[in-house]
Amino acid sequence: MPRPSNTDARREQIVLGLQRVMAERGYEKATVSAIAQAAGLTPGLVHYHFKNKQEILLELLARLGRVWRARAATVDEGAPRERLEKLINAWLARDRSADPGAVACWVALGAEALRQPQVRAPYDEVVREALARLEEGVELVLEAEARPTGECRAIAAGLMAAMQGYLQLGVANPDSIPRGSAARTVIAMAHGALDAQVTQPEGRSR
Amino acid sequence: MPRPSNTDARREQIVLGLQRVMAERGYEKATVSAIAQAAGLTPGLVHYHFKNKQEILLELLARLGRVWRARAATVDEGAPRERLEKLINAWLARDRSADPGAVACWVALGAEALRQPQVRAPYDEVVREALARLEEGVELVLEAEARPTGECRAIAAGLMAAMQGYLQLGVANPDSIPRGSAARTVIAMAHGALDAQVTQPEGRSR
Amino acid sequence: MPRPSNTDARREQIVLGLQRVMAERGYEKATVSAIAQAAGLTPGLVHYHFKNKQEILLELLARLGRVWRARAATVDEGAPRERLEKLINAWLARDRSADPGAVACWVALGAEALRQPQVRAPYDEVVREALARLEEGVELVLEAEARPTGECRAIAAGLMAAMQGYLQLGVANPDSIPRGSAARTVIAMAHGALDAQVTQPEGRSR
Amino acid sequence: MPRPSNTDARREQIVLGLQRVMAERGYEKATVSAIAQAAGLTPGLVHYHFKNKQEILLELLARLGRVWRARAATVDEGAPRERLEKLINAWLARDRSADPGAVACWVALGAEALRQPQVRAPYDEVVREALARLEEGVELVLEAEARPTGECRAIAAGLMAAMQGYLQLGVANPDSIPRGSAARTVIAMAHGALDAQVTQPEGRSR
DNA sequence: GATGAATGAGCGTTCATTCAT
DNA sequence: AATGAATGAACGCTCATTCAT
Repeated sequence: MPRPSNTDARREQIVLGLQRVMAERGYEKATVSAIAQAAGLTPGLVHYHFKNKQEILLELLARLGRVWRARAATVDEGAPRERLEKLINAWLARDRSADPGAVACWVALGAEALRQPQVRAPYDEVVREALARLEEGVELVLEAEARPTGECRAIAAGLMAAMQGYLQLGVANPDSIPRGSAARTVIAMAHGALDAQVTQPEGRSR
Repeated sequence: MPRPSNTDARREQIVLGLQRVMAERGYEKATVSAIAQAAGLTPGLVHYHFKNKQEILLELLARLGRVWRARAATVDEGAPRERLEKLINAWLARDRSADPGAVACWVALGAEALRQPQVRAPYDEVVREALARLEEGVELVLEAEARPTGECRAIAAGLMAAMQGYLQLGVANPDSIPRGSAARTVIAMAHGALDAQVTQPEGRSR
Repeated sequence: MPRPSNTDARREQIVLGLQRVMAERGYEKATVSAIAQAAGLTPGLVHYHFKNKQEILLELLARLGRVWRARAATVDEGAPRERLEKLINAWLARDRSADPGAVACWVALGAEALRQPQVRAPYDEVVREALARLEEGVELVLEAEARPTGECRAIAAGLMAAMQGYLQLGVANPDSIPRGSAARTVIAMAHGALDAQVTQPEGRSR
Repeated sequence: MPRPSNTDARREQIVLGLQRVMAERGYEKATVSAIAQAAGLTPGLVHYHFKNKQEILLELLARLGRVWRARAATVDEGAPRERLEKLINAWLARDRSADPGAVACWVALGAEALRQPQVRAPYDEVVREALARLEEGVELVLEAEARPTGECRAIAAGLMAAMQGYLQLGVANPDSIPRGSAARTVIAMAHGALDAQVTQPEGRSR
């Protein structure tokens, strides 16, 4: 007559505990005790449900990946430029489900991915996937408008960089961003970069 | 006949030690021992020259700030759009003096600034200064071309975000950025955002 | 089915460990390692049960305070002079429960109280309480014998000083005190000081 | 052509530096740096003039011993009871040469003597000498008054204890001592204890 | 499943002491 | 005589992890 397993619920609790603590202290200072406390549990129990601290981080990363993916999945119709705009909005919209903590966490995760190879791999995976969707969106526009597509990877990377940069800037220096301008500005920059793709004999494509 | 002071040289050594270690392990894992070892010194000596670990970080931050500032200071002539391009190049050029480590460090510092108020203040100062120069550059262009300047802060923030994002992306996922495309793409996005500033009765200024 | 808590017992163990070590080395040299070893525990565990080293000291101080208080509480009957004698005996009797270590510790605590405000407060509290009881005892005698009570605070302070001094002398130079003479001598001095309180026109009350 | 030696002056400076620092921090926290700073010197120089930290302490102790001895030496005339009073005054007078720091230092030294055998020996020596003079003074009184001298060692110890206790109480709880009452009260207690020495068949000598 | 006591490695920091100059 | 850089051994403390209950 074993107790009914509640592992899934507990793991969820713990992951959210890490998210909360990590958002305000970073990963290194998110002690197992603090995570447990934020989750309303005890430290020992954390290690009953997770092999170690890193595993919690990996699950949090997977979770955030799923969130971004779900958002991006809603973007699948409309005119090419419109779709690209929606994709950008999906990353930068501060209005929706996004805990404020989730964004801070994502930024912190970026820093952590630099150091821990095991974190880096899945983090890269999310970034790569986002990049791929952006590139696809960019390519679609360029093809639809009969423009050269040679820069489409570079443009996608530029948009990704701008979005990641906005997330970080928003966490670190929120005052520096005029309210509500983030998505709008990235979209403006996107259009500008797309419009610059014209077939030129002398071939200068900025 | 005292031994001649070598404090300045030692402090420099130690700061560079932190830069090296921090670039590959992050601040938390850059133990004083590791810093000392990287500098070819003993841990005790590190604390002889610095009050504590954070003070080394602050000196490193000040150092990086000086580097960016020096680069930006070289940009002071040319046509408005050209000056803005140079400003962007000053942040993103990977070719010059920039240790590879310095960029990784700057990214890690951004994460650290989120947690330590004493780091945040000078970090913000550098970012604010860069933003101010960008805004000034953007405004100059818009005025020279008789365009509305209402979005110039938003555009500056967008460029800053893109540049910071490129630094991070470059450290974390270098393969995702087509070689040499970073500055070029930000410049393209900048021109696009600038060109979008037109006086329109129906007023859509992206 | 958690493991039953043994915190109280462990804290007791640790406090006694400090008492033992401190009695022979003083507080500064009572390292957490040494305390743990004296208690048969590991250093980590000490910090599991106490926030820091000072907290152990405070608990030890509270403990000693309780001991003195309990001793003094037994003195509550008899003729006034007799009660005062008993009070003195309560401080100076070496025969009873007093670990030899407890006295040495009390002396060391006196030195520590001078430097650490957080120790000073509760230490002073114990001293003040003892002084109050002495003063009360002295006043009772003087009133019962229709003597002037103006000097009763001074006499109480003198007795307190003598008792504290005996404790210290006993720890530092035990040979200088004829065996068993401490309480007896303080009592003799008390009687002398009390007898000196007489109403005199020319009013010199030594 | 060596530099003229200034060792004696320097040692004096350093010892006084220790006295100042020790009075307010205790011996353990009187770092060599702090001592040097208080003396207006550098840490290295301290070790040039003293083999180690303990040696400074020993010299300070010797110094204080000389001060007490000098004071006691002035007491050499008058009636027996008067001489005893003067002896007590020599220890407790707060008015004269006594730095406030010297008393605090003496108290701290008492604590240190408990732990360091090398300090204990000379400390004991001072205490023993003071005791001897007190005993001599007490004996003189008792003999002059044809009282039994059996208790003279105990009385001397009692006076010593009271005086030491007053010093400590004065440093730790100055408010508990009515202003100016210390010497007066010890003198009263002394007279009381002396008066109690009477030849009694039933032999109760308190 | 759950608790919290227990461990041990490692951290930042302090400091008496030494030594080249 | 004097300086202050340099060392190395400790110290108090933190924390991920283990484990008996």
